[in-house]
Amino acid sequence: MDKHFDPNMIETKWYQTWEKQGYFKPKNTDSAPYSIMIPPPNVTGSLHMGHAFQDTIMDTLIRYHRMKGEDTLWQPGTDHAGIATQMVVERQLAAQGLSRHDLGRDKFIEKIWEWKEESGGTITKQLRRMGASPDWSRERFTMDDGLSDAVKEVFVRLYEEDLIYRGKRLVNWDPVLHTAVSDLEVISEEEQGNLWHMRYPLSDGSGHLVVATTRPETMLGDQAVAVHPEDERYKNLVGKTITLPLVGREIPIIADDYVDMEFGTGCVKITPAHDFNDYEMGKRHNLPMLNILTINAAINDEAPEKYRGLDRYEARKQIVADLEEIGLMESIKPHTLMVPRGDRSHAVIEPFLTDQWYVAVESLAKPAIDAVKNGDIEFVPKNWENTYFEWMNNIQDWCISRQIWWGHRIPAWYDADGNLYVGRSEAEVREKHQISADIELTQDADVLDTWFSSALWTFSTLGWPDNTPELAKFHPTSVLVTGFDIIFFWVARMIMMALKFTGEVPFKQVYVHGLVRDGEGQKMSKSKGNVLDPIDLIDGIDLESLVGKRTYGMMQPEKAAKIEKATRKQFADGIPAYGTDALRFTFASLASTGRDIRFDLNRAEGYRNFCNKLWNATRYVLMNTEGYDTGVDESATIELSLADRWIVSRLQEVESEVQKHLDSYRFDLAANSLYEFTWNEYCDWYLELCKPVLQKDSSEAAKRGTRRTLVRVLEALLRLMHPIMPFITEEAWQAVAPLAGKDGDTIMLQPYPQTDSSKIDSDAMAELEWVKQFIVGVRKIRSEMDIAPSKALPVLLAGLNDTDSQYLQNNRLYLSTLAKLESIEILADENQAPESAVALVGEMKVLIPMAGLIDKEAELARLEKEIGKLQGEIKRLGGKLNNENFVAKAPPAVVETERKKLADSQTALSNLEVQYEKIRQL
RNA sequence: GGGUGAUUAGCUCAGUUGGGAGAGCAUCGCCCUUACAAGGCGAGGGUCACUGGUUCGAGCCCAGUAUCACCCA
Repeated sequence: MDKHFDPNMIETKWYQTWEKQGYFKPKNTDSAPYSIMIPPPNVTGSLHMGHAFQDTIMDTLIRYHRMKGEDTLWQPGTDHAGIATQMVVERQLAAQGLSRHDLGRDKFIEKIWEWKEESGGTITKQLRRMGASPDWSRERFTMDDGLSDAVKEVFVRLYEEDLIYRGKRLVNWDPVLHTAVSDLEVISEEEQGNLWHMRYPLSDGSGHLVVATTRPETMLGDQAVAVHPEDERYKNLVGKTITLPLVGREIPIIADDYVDMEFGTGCVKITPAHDFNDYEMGKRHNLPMLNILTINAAINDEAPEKYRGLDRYEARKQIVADLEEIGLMESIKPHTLMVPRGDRSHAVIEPFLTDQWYVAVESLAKPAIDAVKNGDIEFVPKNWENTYFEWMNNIQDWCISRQIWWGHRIPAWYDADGNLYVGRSEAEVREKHQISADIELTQDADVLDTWFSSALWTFSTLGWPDNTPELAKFHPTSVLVTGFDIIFFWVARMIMMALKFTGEVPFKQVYVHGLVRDGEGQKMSKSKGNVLDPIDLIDGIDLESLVGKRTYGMMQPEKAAKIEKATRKQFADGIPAYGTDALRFTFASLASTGRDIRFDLNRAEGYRNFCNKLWNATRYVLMNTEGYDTGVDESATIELSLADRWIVSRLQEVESEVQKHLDSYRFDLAANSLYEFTWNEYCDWYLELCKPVLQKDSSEAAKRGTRRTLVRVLEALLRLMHPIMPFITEEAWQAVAPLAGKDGDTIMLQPYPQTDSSKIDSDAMAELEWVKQFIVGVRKIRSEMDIAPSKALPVLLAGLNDTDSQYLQNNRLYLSTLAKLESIEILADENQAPESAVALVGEMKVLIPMAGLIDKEAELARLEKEIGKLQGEIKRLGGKLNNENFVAKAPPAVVETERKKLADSQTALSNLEVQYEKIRQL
């Protein structure tokens, strides 16, 4: 084995073996099912840090439960990401000077399929690099036939129950993509604009009203001016009319208590077809809905001729100029407003009156709320349930139609008279409605929102609407692992749909994790140029390639220079290869309960070092066990050392800790336990304690016992770590397992280690604690007194009780090796001790003669520090115990511990004080 | 405006029935000791945002304040 761990050498090899052997598939046994559906990534996308993080968690869970013997299914797949994918292909066409209309619908969709074939494998390949173990043979895509059938089925059934309807509504219109988008796909952010105050003359010539607006061009569609019914300033004007400037339309002044008297002038222009609030008010007052925009957000033919065809912003300029010219522009004031933009196109969204398809969600929402209330579904961490309830209680009907071409076409047909027929296919529609073949039917041009098909994901992937054995076994799934950002988009909708169509919840738990951000807490995005590619962290990347990647194909090329500079500064040497296991361990260790996960490369480096540590520990164990008797033959006599009994005890404890943390989704704590045990106990103490046994002439039984413990603890530890770090544990396990008497083709399918409490030896743990204290005491003196590590020291002991004597007798070998001692002598009479530095182990004194080694002043300083610490402690404890209330009211056990601590500190203090005095007098 | 979360060492973060303030990284000192210098052995470093309350006892529970972040309107 190499001196340094080289992840690249083992990852591909093991992944291919696992996949080829079919280890990822469910075993179809009678054991309890455990299933997770992957949140389907965009089929043509690539793996980002969020995916990598999420997939690490899912894979850890799956591997853990698989090892626990459950029948596990991790269902992989991708979605078709309607708008995003269509945009990519449209951009490709645009590069050739073509639009999708040049190709026509069928040809364009063909192009998208081609693109899907070309790039669709990227993300699944990357998932494999992460070590993910889903059942690839069951991979699904939302546009597959089966899933498309499920979509049609759901649509038709909802329609037949009047839960899907078609209607002309005001929607969020993306004038660039030419489609409606749902509320959730609109991002509103503060931007600088103006508040235009415009004078609207009263028709009777008796004056004018002033209305304020952030979008002057919408005045072309105004149908009223509204005031608050109790607003004394305008009360008498209600019922009169004004004449709309530039247009000439006479429109009423109405009263509505929606109007905020404080805002602007207290008069609001009402444009029902171009503002959501106005739309509601328009309905209340039966105002006409006049649409004045085209699908490009230019002015349409409903407006005066002068403005027709102008883009909305040109029209704005013109209208403002025209109003100024006729003296009707009262003022223009800078104003910060919320501007809605499409999350894909970043175009300013216009409220726009169109025919759309909706799901009436109210009746679906109720059972979905109840399922969480009554505990059928549990959010982890629990507080996300509030977010869920908040949204579900105020849920709006869901606009599911999109005016794009890529997606599930709405299964609705129209005849020449505009009659609407919904069915699973044209044939079904014809048959059901007795429409003869010579009557032409045209299918609705719209497609469904991608989330519509994603909402069916937990059951459509298992074969629904057919009653498949997989559906019976693996639905409801065990847990959904997802980010909080899609609780509304996806989680809530899945719950509604699964309850409606399977009568079951889609998952029993929802583990909500945080969002991965960069080291500064900034969201990672291409436009910020702070994106890290998980694969680059695995393989490493040189600076030039990284700069190239971050600045290539930018939407805003002007930012490239800045990004390049920042990148060169932050990654002067590029990014080293950390390997998959280290990356996964990093993700696990960052998976605490917070909402932001700052990804710090230093953490990855630390865990890369951890992998190296594990690698070298394994190397050491193998060097000392391969070719030797490791006690595989149970009949051979063995002798277990103190260290053996101790490490076995600690292993049992760690096993339960790790399981507890995995069961409660605290991957950070699980990772911590593993790190701590591996490095600080197994490596730092146990391996060191083994050395004297293996190297000195101990009995064969003792050596056998130690070798056996070495390999068995390591073997169990590898299994314990496997769910988080699959590759290195597999590689090491292959070599270690036979020595530990285990056989099997892969660590993946070995049982997960279970605590055996009969193996916890508390006497051994106490004794080893004594040994450690002894050794650490000597090391501290050595280090603080600047004594060379190579210098063997003589020590003298005084004040031993029976236990100390016993422990000493048992552990001389450990002490002299690990503390590097020349000799250990017990003083019959402490007063005979030469001037020495002292360390305390309980009440026993460990004395290191100063002669020639230790400086008097240095030792005094050291003692002073120790004494100071003890004095502080004694003061604190004394104060507490002198408080009558504490003694009277605190639990007796607590009082007792505090008393004991005080007594121990006092003993230690007086010992040190005596020692200090002695040295001072030298 | 409503809601949620955060505030603990220089940095990133743990701290789970209220009873010793911790880890990793960074810093400092010594050491190439035959698994590992991607290492070993030690050390320093915190008014737990602030104010008040409950309690024998508060980083933790309660109320309020400040700052920041996110979600919704």
